[in-house]
Amino acid sequence: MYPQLKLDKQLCFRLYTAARLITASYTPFFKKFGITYPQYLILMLLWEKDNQVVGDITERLLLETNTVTPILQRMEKQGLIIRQKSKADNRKCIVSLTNDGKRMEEQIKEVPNCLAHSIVDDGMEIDDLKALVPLLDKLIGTIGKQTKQKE
Amino acid sequence: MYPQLKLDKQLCFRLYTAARLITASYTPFFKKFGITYPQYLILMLLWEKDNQVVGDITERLLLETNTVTPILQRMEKQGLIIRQKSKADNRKCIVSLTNDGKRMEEQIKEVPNCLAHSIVDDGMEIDDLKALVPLLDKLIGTIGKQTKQKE
DNA sequence: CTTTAATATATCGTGTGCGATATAAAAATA
DNA sequence: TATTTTTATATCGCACACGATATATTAAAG
Repeated sequence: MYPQLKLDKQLCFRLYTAARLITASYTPFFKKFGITYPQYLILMLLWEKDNQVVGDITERLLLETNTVTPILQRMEKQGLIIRQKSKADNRKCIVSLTNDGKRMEEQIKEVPNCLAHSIVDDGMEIDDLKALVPLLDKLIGTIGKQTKQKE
Repeated sequence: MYPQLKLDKQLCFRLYTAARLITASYTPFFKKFGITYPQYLILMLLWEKDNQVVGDITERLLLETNTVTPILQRMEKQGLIIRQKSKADNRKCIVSLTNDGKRMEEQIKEVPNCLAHSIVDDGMEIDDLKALVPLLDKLIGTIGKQTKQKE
């Protein structure tokens, strides 16, 4: 009836599906490390810069503590990170890599390139992948701006 | 260390974030109807064509029954749909809209346009939104192909 | 200095996603 | 027809997302 209610018209459904499928394509690579995609995101942040507080992580990932804290707890239980209260400000919680967490970087570093290649091999053109980046950044920036306005 | 492990380099993180943020921007509109985004997707399919079997829905949404069945059970409990076994093939489960489910179409039809306008108003250009569609379709098609190969 | 407000993180409940497995019915095969 | 295989859906367990709320600590105001 209403064309705007057709699934095939919806940008949102495409984003939802693309995100699910590409995350799923990471999963087999992570399986032998016993980590998940969101855990991988946090590890990447810590490989970039160790000893970050929870707030730094939630800010970069655009997630709330009610999502990140439980993930950090699982990662701590697995021995990938440790969490300790900041002495300067006892409210803050500093997240640090363990040696196990540090070692994983070396083993995982080829995964993103490997996946990109397999997508290109299966027919997606590199230029199209590259074209997505600024468009998604613009979209994320715009919606992020809306979210902040409402606060 | 490894540039491919920087968060800012990753297409996947952008898709993950964009999907989350845009879905979140739908949520306030759905709140007064008591539905969620995935439930909205299923309603759209049924508004397009009523009385579909579970398999039709999983195929269109690229989801498995282990995700869709619980959603359908919740929707049935809320009185939006009913589920009944097919007499022709007793394995199949036919999903049909209730009158409440049908009535919701009229009330929700403006939501997608409304959201698109608000994103454009906040600085995202229509051409950029339109440009995303074929790129995402290509990506989804490519990754979907990979997924099928492994079966 | 005490009270109040703001900040940082954690907890709880609900609804997905998804791997693994189970169940039941229909189709294919022996 | 009896047996095996395939198909369609459901169940179970775990890990997110996220709204709502709680707790503890620091900063600001009176």
